Amino acid sequence: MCANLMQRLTLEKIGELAGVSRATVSRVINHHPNISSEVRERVERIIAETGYQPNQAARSLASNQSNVIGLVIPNVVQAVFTDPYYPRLTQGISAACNQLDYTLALFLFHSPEEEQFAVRRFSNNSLIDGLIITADNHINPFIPQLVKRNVPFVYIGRPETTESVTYIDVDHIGGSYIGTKHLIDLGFKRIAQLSTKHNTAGVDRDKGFRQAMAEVGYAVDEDYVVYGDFTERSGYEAMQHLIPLRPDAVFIQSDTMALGAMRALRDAGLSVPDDMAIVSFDDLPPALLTEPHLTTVRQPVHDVGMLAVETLIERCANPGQPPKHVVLPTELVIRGTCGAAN
Amino acid sequence: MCANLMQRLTLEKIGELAGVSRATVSRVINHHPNISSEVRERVERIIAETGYQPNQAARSLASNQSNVIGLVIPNVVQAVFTDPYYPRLTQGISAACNQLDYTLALFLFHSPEEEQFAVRRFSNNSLIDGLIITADNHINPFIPQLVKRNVPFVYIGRPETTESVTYIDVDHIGGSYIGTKHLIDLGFKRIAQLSTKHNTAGVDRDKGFRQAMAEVGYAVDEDYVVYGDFTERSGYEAMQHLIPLRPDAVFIQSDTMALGAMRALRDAGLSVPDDMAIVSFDDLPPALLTEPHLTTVRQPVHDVGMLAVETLIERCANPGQPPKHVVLPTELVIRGTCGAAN
DNA sequence: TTGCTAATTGAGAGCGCTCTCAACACTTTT
DNA sequence: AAAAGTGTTGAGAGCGCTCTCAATTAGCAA
Repeated sequence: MCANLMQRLTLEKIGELAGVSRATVSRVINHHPNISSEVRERVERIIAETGYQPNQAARSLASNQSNVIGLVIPNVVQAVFTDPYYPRLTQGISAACNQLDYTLALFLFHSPEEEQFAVRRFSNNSLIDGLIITADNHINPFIPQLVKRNVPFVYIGRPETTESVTYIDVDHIGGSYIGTKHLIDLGFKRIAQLSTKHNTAGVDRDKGFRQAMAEVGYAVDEDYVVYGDFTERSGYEAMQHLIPLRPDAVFIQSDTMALGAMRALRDAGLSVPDDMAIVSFDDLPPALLTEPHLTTVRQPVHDVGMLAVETLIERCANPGQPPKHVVLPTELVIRGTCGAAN
Repeated sequence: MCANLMQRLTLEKIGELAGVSRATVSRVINHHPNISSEVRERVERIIAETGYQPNQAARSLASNQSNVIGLVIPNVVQAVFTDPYYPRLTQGISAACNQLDYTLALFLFHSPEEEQFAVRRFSNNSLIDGLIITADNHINPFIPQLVKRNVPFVYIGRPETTESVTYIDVDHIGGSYIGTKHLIDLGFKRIAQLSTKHNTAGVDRDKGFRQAMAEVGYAVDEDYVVYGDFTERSGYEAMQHLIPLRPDAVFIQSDTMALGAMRALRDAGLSVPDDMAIVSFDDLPPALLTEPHLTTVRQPVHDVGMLAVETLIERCANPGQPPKHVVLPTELVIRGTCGAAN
């Protein structure tokens, strides 16, 4: 029997074939209790034989839930290409969706107009049960609008106003604290930082760096703090500014920027860690692309994604709940660039 | 009026407010002809004032079309992280979806079981109108199953069996031909290749290289052909094998591998293009990360994504159509690594 | 005026599912 | 043996939309 000639299967038809009512088939599919095992098996057999798949649209309409969640990534143009962070995050989110039998809708926005247009579609629409938002920087009007329109969402990172927003973040402050502390403990004195001002993660990492420095009474010379924007190129350029000052170590806020920084050092004929030690942040694949490999603060990007999905689904099920804030710990991964191996 | 207290808006209610029937409101929303402009304006005003959004689930159920398309990326684990190709492609696809008012569902699979499980959900499901498939390598059982289950799809790349499959591909053969030809024209004699066997793109690029070489009567010494797997690391290692043979130029099948290859050359104290000229393939962001920048064959990844969406939507509208095959042209981008600038 | 066509609108029947409610068949309790 | 409880099933009313079909009105020629 050819698929295209085959008439569409419905609950009704499956019921007919199994000699039960539509309602009973529905119960079997949704794993309701109180079905005689005899009937359950019969129905399940028919379903398996026919390859029946319930119609999602009808399900959504009747139950007012779609089992689809959206992932929103604004300002892609910059971010997605320069850093392996987003692919990694997306993978974690996707894995959790597959596991929990949810479908992932991806929304990449390239302009404020697209954002504006999309936000309307998210409400009262029944396409999307909820959203995972990754807004890499500062205030965007998205969040308040979602709150107003009552769209359940989980924010990845630390939002401007933490009240009333559920978010999953990584302990950036603690992470850069242990990264910097590691350099201090190794005896380095003139410790620079390759920082960024582009998002709250950057701001927090800066804070952790200063905390560690302050704790041991090292003054932070602002000339020793240079800024990039998470790209390889910006790391390269920032390091070029740093080289003449001859710090003996530098804490770099991302692996990708560390890649660029090491390129600059190599071009200047300097060796890592002998001429300058490096600790960076992320532990994404690029960390293994340098020689020696990067000593870096691992952030659990994959776990953040998984957790975001789980949290979102939970919130969709219990809309009344107070906002939840999760901050995941980081971990120092010691490799070659800090000189600790010597 | 608070959003959560606000009663759900329906066509019926909008009709009531505008003093027309549900059917008329539906007509206005779907831009049917034969609506008096007076009624149209009145209805549109009410819709704008109330912020009404049609319920997608009900729409899908009634019209049997969801305006959602799926993007399938198997074997993510490897591919997504090592190459900026997928993010770029995804961006193109997303842009087209936004423009055409479609929603993009992302399916990343990590295991054959997940694939198998998902393929069932795609059929007779009404969640997905059609699929864009990126299968980076060889035969997978996915395609025949989709054909059998009558799910409209567009394949990105060149599938094993081109019959009955609509695909969008890039002219890999022609691209590597012009890339190689460029090296030949510049007078290089001992031209090596950093190739891959991982997918049809690799096989095709290999073919183009050999075509160009054969055309001018250069024999291809198989020692001069080394293989990688599209990763930076594999480019590094492959180049290490090549260096002792001292070719004067090398055609490299991807920018990412070229990145690794240039790292190997630098570590060996060799300079590009003086000691070895390089032409690569892709023209993705990494092409500008090397010094000098990569001379490379640009493939229109973004356009492939856009075109895939348009083609898919067209096929969904006309299911009877014969399969369509599109092969997009490439373009040589001359920068520093080929030595042509000197 | 009458008759005809064309434009505009409404009524109503689904789309395939979920979920409540009632019915029925058994047990168990009194 | 009657009453009450428990487990299992079916009937039927929606969910909010689309789309066909018929009704109404308007426009125009005869």
